[in-house]
Amino acid sequence: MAKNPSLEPQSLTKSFHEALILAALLDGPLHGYQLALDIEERSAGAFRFKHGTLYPILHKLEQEGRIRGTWDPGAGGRRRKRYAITKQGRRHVGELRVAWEGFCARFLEFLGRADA
Amino acid sequence: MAKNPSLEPQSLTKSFHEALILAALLDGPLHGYQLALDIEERSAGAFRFKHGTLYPILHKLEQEGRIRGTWDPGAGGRRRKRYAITKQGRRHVGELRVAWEGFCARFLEFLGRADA
DNA sequence: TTCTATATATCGAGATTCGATATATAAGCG
DNA sequence: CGCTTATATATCGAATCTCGATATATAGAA
Repeated sequence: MAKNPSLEPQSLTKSFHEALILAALLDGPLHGYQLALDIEERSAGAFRFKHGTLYPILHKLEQEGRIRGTWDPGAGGRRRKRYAITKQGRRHVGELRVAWEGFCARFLEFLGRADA
Repeated sequence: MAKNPSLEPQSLTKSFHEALILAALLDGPLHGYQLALDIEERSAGAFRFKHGTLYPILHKLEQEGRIRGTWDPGAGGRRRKRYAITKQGRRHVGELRVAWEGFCARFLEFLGRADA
């Protein structure tokens, strides 16, 4: 019943990371390593993922049903896991965007009015 | 030489909390308890401080010279510590605002273009 | 063959948030 | 006066999270 989705302070970074991953996957499936490169490139280097951070989050998102991972039957070769966003993940990233839009607007207003 | 101040992901919440406190003090000194009420009121309840979070941050900001705390010689009564923002703190909150403006713009754009 | 890039995974140190707890005074109320 | 609530500050510990380091393994380039 959360009519006005809000960000919990304690999880700002976590929510930021999740939104980044889910948003990147909206354009189509990617595997982890590629996803990190993609996010870095699309943000012109502003947003970067350490892989020690990335993989655990990927696993958690998969557990929660927001993404679905399938191992590439890649020519008997190097194993790669392809992650696709689920319907539930799509809904979630929409909620995250609304929450972040609200947060940013309110926070910047709070910071701005002080010396305006 | 950070020409383009950026937010470290690991400290999004920390930076958020610091900015909130420093911005609130730009209007004049407050003591801790009042500060928490003030921030909650000014943000219409959107931003709230748990005092288990507030006081340690206040101490750290004081150590770093961003705020100055002086004990109220309050009529022999209940001890209250009055916090005032320093020149360094003023500079810092300015930097934080620039960093957050950049972060919000880039992040919302990243989230937005996906389904646009 | 040797080195680098691709690709995934996990551990542990360090940091951070926050609920709980403690202490103490002021104020309101019957 | 005694009781309760609000004001006011402080710290501890559990739980969580990030990230550097480390491990493993293959593909491709030099």
